[in-house]
Amino acid sequence: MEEKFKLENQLCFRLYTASRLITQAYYPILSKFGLTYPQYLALLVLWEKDERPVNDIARRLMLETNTVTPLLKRMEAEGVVTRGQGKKDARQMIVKLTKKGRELQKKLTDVPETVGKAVLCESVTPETVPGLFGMLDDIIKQLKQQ
Amino acid sequence: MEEKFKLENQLCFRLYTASRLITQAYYPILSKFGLTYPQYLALLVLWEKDERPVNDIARRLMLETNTVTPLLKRMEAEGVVTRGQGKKDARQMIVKLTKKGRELQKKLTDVPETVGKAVLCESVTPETVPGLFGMLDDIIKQLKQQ
DNA sequence: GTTGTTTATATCGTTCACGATACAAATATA
DNA sequence: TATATTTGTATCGTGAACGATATAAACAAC
Repeated sequence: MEEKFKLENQLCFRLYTASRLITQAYYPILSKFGLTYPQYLALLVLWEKDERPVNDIARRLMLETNTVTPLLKRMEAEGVVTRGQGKKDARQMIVKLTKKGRELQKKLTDVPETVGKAVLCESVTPETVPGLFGMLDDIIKQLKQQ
Repeated sequence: MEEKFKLENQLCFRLYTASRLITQAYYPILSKFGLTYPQYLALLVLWEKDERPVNDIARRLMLETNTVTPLLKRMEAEGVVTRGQGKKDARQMIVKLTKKGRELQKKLTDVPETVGKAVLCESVTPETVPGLFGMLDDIIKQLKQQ
């Protein structure tokens, strides 16, 4: 078996597994509020700036609209957001937080810290995290422009 | 907007995005051979050691059998593996590479290097990758034991 | 203004992930 | 040897991701 094909030598497998496991770490908290992790991401984006077109949210999350549209529809069904046609541009679907959606921010106030703490370990500390962020950002930037 | 809720401060979002984008980088190559990225991972595991039960493959990939079973069935339908009842333990489903499955290794010989090169950038180099691997491994280990 | 192109969103089909659950074989216990 | 428990795999339902495609509004060129 060649080295290059070993699972231990794959960056992608590590990213894929780390991503899956950390996403799982969110679920015990998020599911109490009927949210999934991608829906939580959409909330982060909307808390940042409300009343955005679908396109805007998709771009921020680096996802396609065919992923984001059904996600937002499920959030609408849950009463977390409303979706209405844009006035300036009738093609745009403007997504807006409901009262419930805004109030979720207070209810989820402990989530970032809880998950943040769960990840801390020997080589991942407040000191080393910026370096990790930098590398991941570089990878994302590199892959985006291809 | 509080700092802790900003997308820029989320480790998970970075891992999620980096994982998605690097997985996408595999597709132009893998799709030529009718493979998806998770199927490629299953092949890596089988090339490492052939004739393994489903459970063994799932554990190696840190996935549940309810994810791996349908994946292997699709690979069986593609003629890449066979699945047969174990002799020692009739509950086990032994997965075995076909000739086509074994030969794919030669055909995909350039894949690890191609994808590896696509990721290289300022902060991710042969020198810094081991450090990144270490941090991701620590995160995975940390989250696994919770 | 008619025609052509771009843009914003949505629909459809396929493949993952994964919780919940089912079921039969294997093993342990009484 | 019956009965209970564990183990290995599979089934089902839901929610992503994403390529391909559709549709309508906006915009451009003529």
